[in-house]
Amino acid sequence: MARTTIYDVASAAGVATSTVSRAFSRPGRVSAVTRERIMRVAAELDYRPNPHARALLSGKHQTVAMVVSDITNPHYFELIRGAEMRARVSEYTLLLVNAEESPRVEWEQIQRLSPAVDGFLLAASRLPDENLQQVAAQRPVVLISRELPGLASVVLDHGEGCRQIVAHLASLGHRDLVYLAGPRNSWMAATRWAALQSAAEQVGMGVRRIGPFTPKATQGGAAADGAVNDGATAVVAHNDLLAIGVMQRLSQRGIRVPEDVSVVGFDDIFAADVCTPGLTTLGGAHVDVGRAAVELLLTAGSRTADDQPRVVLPTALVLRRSTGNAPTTRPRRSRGSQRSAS
Amino acid sequence: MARTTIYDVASAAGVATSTVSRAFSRPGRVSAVTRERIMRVAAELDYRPNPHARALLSGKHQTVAMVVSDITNPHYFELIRGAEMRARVSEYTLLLVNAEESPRVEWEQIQRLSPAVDGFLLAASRLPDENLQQVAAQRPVVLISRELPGLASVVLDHGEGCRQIVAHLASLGHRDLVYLAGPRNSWMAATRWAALQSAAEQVGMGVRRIGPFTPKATQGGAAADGAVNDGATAVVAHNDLLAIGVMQRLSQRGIRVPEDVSVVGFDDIFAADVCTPGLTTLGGAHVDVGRAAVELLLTAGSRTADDQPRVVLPTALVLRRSTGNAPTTRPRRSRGSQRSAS
DNA sequence: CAACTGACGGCAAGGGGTTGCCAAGTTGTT
DNA sequence: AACAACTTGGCAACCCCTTGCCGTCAGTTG
Repeated sequence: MARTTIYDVASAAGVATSTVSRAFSRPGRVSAVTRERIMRVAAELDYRPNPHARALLSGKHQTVAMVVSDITNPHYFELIRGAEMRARVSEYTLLLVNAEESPRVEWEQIQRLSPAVDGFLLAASRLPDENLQQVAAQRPVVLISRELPGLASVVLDHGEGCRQIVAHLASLGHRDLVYLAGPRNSWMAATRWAALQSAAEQVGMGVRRIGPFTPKATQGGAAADGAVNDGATAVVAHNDLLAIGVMQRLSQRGIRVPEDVSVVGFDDIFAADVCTPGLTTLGGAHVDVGRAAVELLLTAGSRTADDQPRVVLPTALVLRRSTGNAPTTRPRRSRGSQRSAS
Repeated sequence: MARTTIYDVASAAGVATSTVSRAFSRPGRVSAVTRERIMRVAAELDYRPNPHARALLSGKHQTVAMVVSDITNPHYFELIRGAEMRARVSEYTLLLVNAEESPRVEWEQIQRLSPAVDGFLLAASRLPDENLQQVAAQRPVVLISRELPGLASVVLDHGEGCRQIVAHLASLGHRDLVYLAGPRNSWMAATRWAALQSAAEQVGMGVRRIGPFTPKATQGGAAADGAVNDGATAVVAHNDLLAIGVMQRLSQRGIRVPEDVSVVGFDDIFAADVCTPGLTTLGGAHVDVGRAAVELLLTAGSRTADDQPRVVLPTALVLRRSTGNAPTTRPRRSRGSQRSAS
C-alpha cells in the first residue's frame, strides 16, 4: 500500500534524492551511467513519481480537464476522442467531468479541479461570461462551442451551417421554419437562432422560435406539439436528441415526416443515422474540434490575453430522409393563441 | 494566478496556520467565533484549500476515478449518471477516464491516477486478472460488469437475463441462435456466451458463436454476414451497437428483420429504441449499478480482502420489433465452409 | 482559594518531490 | 604542472497543508 518514494530509490541506488529527481525530470542533468542505474533500481522497486507532490512545487500536472455540459449527449463522443488523441501525443492525461447541465455543478467542479490540472477545456459551458473570465484568470482555458472575447475557442461554423440548412429547406419549397430552442444559458442556442434568422432573412424565409427546451429526446414531445400548434412545415431542432424526440411524437400523432413536416437537427449523432426516417442534420468534424482545442490549450502558455485564437471549423449538412418537399396544401396556421412558453 | 494559501489567511486573520487548517478540516476543534472569523477572511481572500497538498499528508482526495472501456458506448451513460449521483451525495468528485478499449491505455491511466484518487471504479475492464489484483493492492477497487474473486463487483444478472432471451426466442419457435461475440478480453463477452449456452441447453436450443467483434456499429456488417452465412434465424449480438450495425447490414442485403432473422442486443441504449425496427434488448437499471458501485467503493475501508461483496442486479428484457416468429421455411444452413474468423 | 479539567490555539515536523547554489571531480589548455 | 571550464552530485529550502504534542487560560470543584 505504501508507495515507494524517491527516498527509497535514492538510498537503494546510493545517491541523493535530488539526483533521483533529476534522473526523472531532467535527463540531461545527470550522467548517463548514474541515470541508468537509478532507472534500474526504480524499476525494481516499482517506483513511480507521485504527480501530486511534483505538482505541488512545479505547478505542472500533465493533466487537462474537459468539462462537458452533459456527458450523456452522444454529440461529445467525437469531441472527446479528438481531445484524447491529441492529449496522448503530448502525454497528457485527459480528465472528463460532467456538469450535468447545471452551471452550479460546473462551477464547483472547476473550482475543485482547478489546482489539480494545467488547464480547462470547457465544452458548451453553461457558465455566465463573468465566471468564464474568472476561470481564465486562474488557468488556461479553451472554449468549445462557445465564444467569448479574450478567450481561446473552437467552434463549428454555424453561420455557414445555418445558411446551408435554410437553403436546403428553401429549395424544398418551405416558406418558413420553426426553431426549437436549446437551453436559455446555452451560447450555442443563441448563436443558432441568430444564424437561422439572418440566413432566413437573406432568402426571404420566415422564422419563429419556440422553447427553450432541455435538449433531450424526452423533451421532444412538448417541442413537437408546440411546432405543430404553430403550423410549421419545417422544424429545426436545437440538437439531434431533441429532433428525434420530435419525430417520435409526430409519429405518435400520425403526422408524417417528411411529407407533412420536415425535421432538421444538429450534431449528427449516431442515432440520427439509425432512426426512421433518418435525420437530416448539421454535422462537422467534431474530432478535429476536440483535437484543435487541446492543441490550443497546450500552447496557451505562449500567448497573451489579447492574442487568443478563435478557431472556426467547417460544418457539413448531412441529408437524410427527414427533410422533403413542403406540403402543397399548407397546414393551417393556428390562431397562435397558445404558443409554448418562450 | 498565485493562489492564496493558508498562510495568507492565517496572517490576515491573526491566527496560526494550524488554526486555519483546523477551521476547515475539523470544525469542532476550534471555537465558533474564531472559526467564523477565519471563514470570513478566507472568503474575502477567495481562499480554497489545495487538494494536492492536503492529500499529500492525509491521503484523502475526496475523488474517485471511473475507468470505462470505451466512453463512446452509450451504455455507460446511465452508469455514469448513477455513479455521479452517489458521489455527489458524499461530496466526492468523480473523474471519468477512457481506456479506449486498450488494456495498455487502461493500465497507464490507472497508474497515473493511482496516487491522485481514493479508489477506482473499473467498468468492463479489459485488464487481465493479475493486473486487477495489482490495482486492488494499491487502491480500493470496485469492478463493474466484471467479477473476480476477492474484489468487490457490481454486475447485472446475466444468467437470468440470458435465460429470458433464450426463452423469448424459443417461444417464437427458434430452434437455435448465433451469438456474435464481443472482444476477446471482455469478461462480459465470456459470461454472456456461457450463460447463453447453459440457458439454451436447458430448453434444447442450439447455440453457436462467431466473432470476436469490436462492439461497434461499424463491425455489424461483418457480423451480419457471418450470421447469415451461418444460416441463423436468431442472432444475439454482444451489445446494442453491434446489433444495430447488424440490422443495417441485413437491411442492405434485403434480409428482413424480424421476418427472416430475429435480432437481440444487450444494454438497451437510446438508439435501440429509435432504430427501425426497434431492437429487442436486455436492459437493466444501470443507474443503480453505478450508484451501487460508488456506494461499495466509499465503504471499502471497512471491509477486509476476503469480505468483498458481489452485487448482482436484475435485468429486464425489453421487447421490441426486432424479434419475431422463426421463419417457417428455414433458410438453408450453408455448408459451414466459410465461418467468420473466430 | 488552590487544584484540576477541558477547550483552544500554536509550534514544528512531516509528506514526496523540485531546484538554486555550492563543492568536488574531470577534462582540457597553455 | 598549474589553472580554467565543465560536469556531476549533494545540501537544504520550499510547495501547501495536516496533525501530534504542548502550553495557556478560563471555568469547575471541593
